[in-house]
Amino acid sequence: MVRGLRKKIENREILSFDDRDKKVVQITEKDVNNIRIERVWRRAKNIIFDLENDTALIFHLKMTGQLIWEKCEGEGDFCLRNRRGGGHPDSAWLEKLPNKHTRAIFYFDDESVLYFNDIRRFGWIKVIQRSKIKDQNYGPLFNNIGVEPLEGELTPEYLAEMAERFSNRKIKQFIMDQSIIAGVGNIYADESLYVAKIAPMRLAKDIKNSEWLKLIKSIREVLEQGIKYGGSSSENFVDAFGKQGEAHEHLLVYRRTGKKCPNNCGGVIERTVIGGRGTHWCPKCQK
DNA sequence: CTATCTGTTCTGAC
DNA sequence: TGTCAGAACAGATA
Repeated sequence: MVRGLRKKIENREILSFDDRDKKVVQITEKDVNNIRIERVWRRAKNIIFDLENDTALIFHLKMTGQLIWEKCEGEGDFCLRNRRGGGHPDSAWLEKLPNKHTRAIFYFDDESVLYFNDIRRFGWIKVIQRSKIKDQNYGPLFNNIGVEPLEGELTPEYLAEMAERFSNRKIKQFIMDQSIIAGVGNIYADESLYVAKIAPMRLAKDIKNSEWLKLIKSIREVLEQGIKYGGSSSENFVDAFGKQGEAHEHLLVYRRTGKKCPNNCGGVIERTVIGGRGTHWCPKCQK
């Protein structure tokens, strides 16, 4: 999402802004009007727009948030072809915006528009002082966020050490803890444990060094896959005018309860609950 | 109709 | 300090 948005809105000036939900939208017009976006980036699941002054906008999409950018260019007001963005994959991508779940709208100086939609209203937009997030751990706002999985900081040694500290944790809860690894959510936790052939209810402290190595590789693999099919495919998703064909088509175990294990091990995908979250796995090949 | 689920994370009680 | 249930909220599905 960030990679796609960056190309479209970096260096654009925000001309005006609509607030459609005071709970979700915790910024005002004067935080954004007539201010240029300098940089679009991400830390864990926070999306950050650095503005040209000393502030930044922080977005969190939680479960059902979406950021959809569009530019109509003379196509009238029903212009689905030129959309970018990401988040919750529902029919809003194929429909006219704004809709009833649109919580904020940004209007840019090139006549493009950015919609922040969120069905459940868990998501939010805040403004902060940039100087507070510049330093080491990106400041107090992000001070409890762990290592980025796609960077070198994620090592078997680091994970083994953390696993000692949280000795009661199951491996699935462990890799989903944002203060340990940043950005692995419920889907990619199930997927990466499946690829690494590790049962989700195992205790983190019992994971062996060779398994940590495999798990790190698997986490990176499923995230890259998600970026490939989910991140950039919101464009395809819209262009195709069909509802299918996104990252979820490539999932191996998530929400595939009762289906044959794609490994052809003869096992059947089971669902259980770990840490309050639905967990999908193959009891035959995940040990 | 009821019950259960959800691409998340914070809080307060123990 | 670590763990756990519950909460915030709206809708889809069985």
